[in-house]
Amino acid sequence: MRRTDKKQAILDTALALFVSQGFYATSTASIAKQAGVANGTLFHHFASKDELMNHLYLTIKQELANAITTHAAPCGELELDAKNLWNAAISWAIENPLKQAFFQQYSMSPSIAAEIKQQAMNGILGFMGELIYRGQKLGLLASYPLSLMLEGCHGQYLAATRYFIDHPDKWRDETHKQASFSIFWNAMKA
Amino acid sequence: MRRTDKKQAILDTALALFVSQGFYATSTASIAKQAGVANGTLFHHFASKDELMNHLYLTIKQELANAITTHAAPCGELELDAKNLWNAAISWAIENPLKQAFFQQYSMSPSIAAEIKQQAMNGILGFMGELIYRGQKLGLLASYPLSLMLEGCHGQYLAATRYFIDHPDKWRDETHKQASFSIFWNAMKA
Amino acid sequence: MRRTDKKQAILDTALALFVSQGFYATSTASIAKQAGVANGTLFHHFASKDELMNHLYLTIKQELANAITTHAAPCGELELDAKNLWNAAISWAIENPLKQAFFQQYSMSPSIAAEIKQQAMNGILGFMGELIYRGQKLGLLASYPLSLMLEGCHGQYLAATRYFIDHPDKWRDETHKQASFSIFWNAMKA
Amino acid sequence: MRRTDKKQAILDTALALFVSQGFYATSTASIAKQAGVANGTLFHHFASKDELMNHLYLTIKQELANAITTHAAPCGELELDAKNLWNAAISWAIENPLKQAFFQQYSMSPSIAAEIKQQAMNGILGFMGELIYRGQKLGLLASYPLSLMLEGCHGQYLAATRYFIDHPDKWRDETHKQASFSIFWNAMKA
DNA sequence: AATGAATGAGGATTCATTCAT
DNA sequence: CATGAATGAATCCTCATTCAT
Repeated sequence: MRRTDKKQAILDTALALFVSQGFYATSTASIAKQAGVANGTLFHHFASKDELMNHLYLTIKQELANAITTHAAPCGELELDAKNLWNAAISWAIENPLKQAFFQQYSMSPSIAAEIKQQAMNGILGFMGELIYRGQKLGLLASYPLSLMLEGCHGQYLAATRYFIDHPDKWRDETHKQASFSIFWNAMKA
Repeated sequence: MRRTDKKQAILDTALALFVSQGFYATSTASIAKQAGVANGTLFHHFASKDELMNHLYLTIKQELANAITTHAAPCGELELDAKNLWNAAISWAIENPLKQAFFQQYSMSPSIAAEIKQQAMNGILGFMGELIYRGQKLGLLASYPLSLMLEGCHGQYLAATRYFIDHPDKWRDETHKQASFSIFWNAMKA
Repeated sequence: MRRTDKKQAILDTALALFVSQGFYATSTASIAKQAGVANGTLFHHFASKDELMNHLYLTIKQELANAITTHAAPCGELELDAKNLWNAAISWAIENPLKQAFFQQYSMSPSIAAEIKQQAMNGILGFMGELIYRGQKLGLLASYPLSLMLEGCHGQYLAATRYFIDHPDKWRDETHKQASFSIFWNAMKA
Repeated sequence: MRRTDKKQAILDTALALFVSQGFYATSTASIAKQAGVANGTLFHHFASKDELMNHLYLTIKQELANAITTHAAPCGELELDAKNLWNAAISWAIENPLKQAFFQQYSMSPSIAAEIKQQAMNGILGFMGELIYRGQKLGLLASYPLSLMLEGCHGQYLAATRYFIDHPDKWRDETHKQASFSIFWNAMKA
């Protein structure tokens, strides 16, 4: 087993257990045991259980950001850009149900410090803010306060993924796919 | 101090602490202490910490439901009904920021058993489900799957209250008030 | 077993174990076990291992102070007062070898916070300082700085008790008793 | 960096940390880190944390012995010999406050095995024992038991250095210097 | 109903030490 | 010589819950 493998094993196991049992119901000992490493090894790589959680959160948010920027290169046409972005984000969630469930549970939970969430928000949803700003400049999107709209987007995203995770087959149905985007888009349209 | 006063003190304190520190970070001992009662008294009124939490959750959800039915009697005109419902719900949230924050945190958290959440959900979203169903029948609302739309509504509601709690003065501004409803309504419009 | 008995059992056991094994080598679990109480009971009475230690230190220092003030009422004649004080202090140490050993080990150790030591020093050795001050005023004691002389007294006391604990029979021998006082007194004499 | 440099860095750092934080509160990891060496390097040079401590103790005691024999060659006149010895010992302590503090803390502590302390004690107090023996033979010193007097000397030494470390300027003041010796000497005088 | 001392299982974290590189 | 990842036993402390008063 290579060295980075142990760290990764800890992260993978922690993700699975945090999602299935919750942060507080998951002991660091159980993570270590299921990851096949010694108890102390977890603390060799992460200073505390909280730091492990934060690392997980930031890493996964970054993964989502990468998935989006990779699969949804902006073409300039606003609504198309938004749709590609939306589809990429939801696709990622469906392909990574564990990570999606992780966000679902911890996006609003106090298990992750507010500053960590803020940090992720700014870094990741940066392009979303930009897209909205552009849309408002062009008069295509409603001129509501930016942070209200961002909160709305985030909420819509969580709601939509919750739905599609519960009904995975619907995502392959073009009608439903389109429906979810329409709800998202109409909410913001001018 | 009347006998129900102690029970109420426990509930009030628990609400405040659960919101500010989280469920797991709040010990029953700290609730008792801050409520000014003995350690064991808490367990006279509630069989367990979980039961206290559930009681809190159901009680508060009921309060919200009451606030809505009181202030938003349906008149038949769909959009007006929806707007009244929306305003009543958000007003309640702003007048009860602690309880609103409580929902924000615990609506998706594993600290409350799924069945309890389901139970509460049905009571509140009953209104909404009915309204959507009616709107679809009339061709005023988009014919997306009901549960997708309900998820969307819930997400919008949480997002909007999050925003107005952070910017309480905006709720007194008719423009922003209208904006939040438009986002909500346009998302569903046919 | 009465309630205060458990707290006392913990204190007694802690004293014995701290002396025989040292502070760090003594686990809170072993104290609880040997005291016949549950693990958590220790922390019900003392917030932490450190607080237990401090409580022990201050309590015992107070006991010594009580023993001295009880058995050595000042008569006004300086050297006689000093001798009575010295004898009372050493007698106490010999009658309480465990507590004496405790001071021997922890008077200079970092296991007890400096402020706690200071607090004890001021409260307990107060009358010693007064006696020295009086002696200097009368021209009977050397006019060295007070804190130098107090340090000296403390050192002499620890040294003498160390000797008499190792040779308990010598304390009953009037010659040695007198000798120890002479060393102590001559050191300070004008 | 020469090879002995790392060993020395470890010793220097250990001394500083043991004094400022205590033996048990200082982890081997923190020593290594602050010394700028790897975790395992410490254990290349010292088989265990205890061995490192013993090494430190014996080395420093030897240094003190060397300082005394170098600066205080006996001339035959008893009081002068004693004064030279006293001055040399205190001077060394003042010039090496860290090492002095180290003795202060660990001379009585269980962190160092009794046999190690005994071993060191003999080396240093050998001078003193001889001097006292000689003084008693000549009738210049009181005929108290030797070990009582040695304990007294040790106590005086620790007390005096404690004082002068806290008030370093006083050591340059001839009056105080003389005072400290007088306390020491009068205690033993016939 | 109210109390608060007592419980003991459980959990996060530390740390001296080892060993393969 | 030097490294630093890995270990796992040991430890302090927390906390929901019970029960005699």
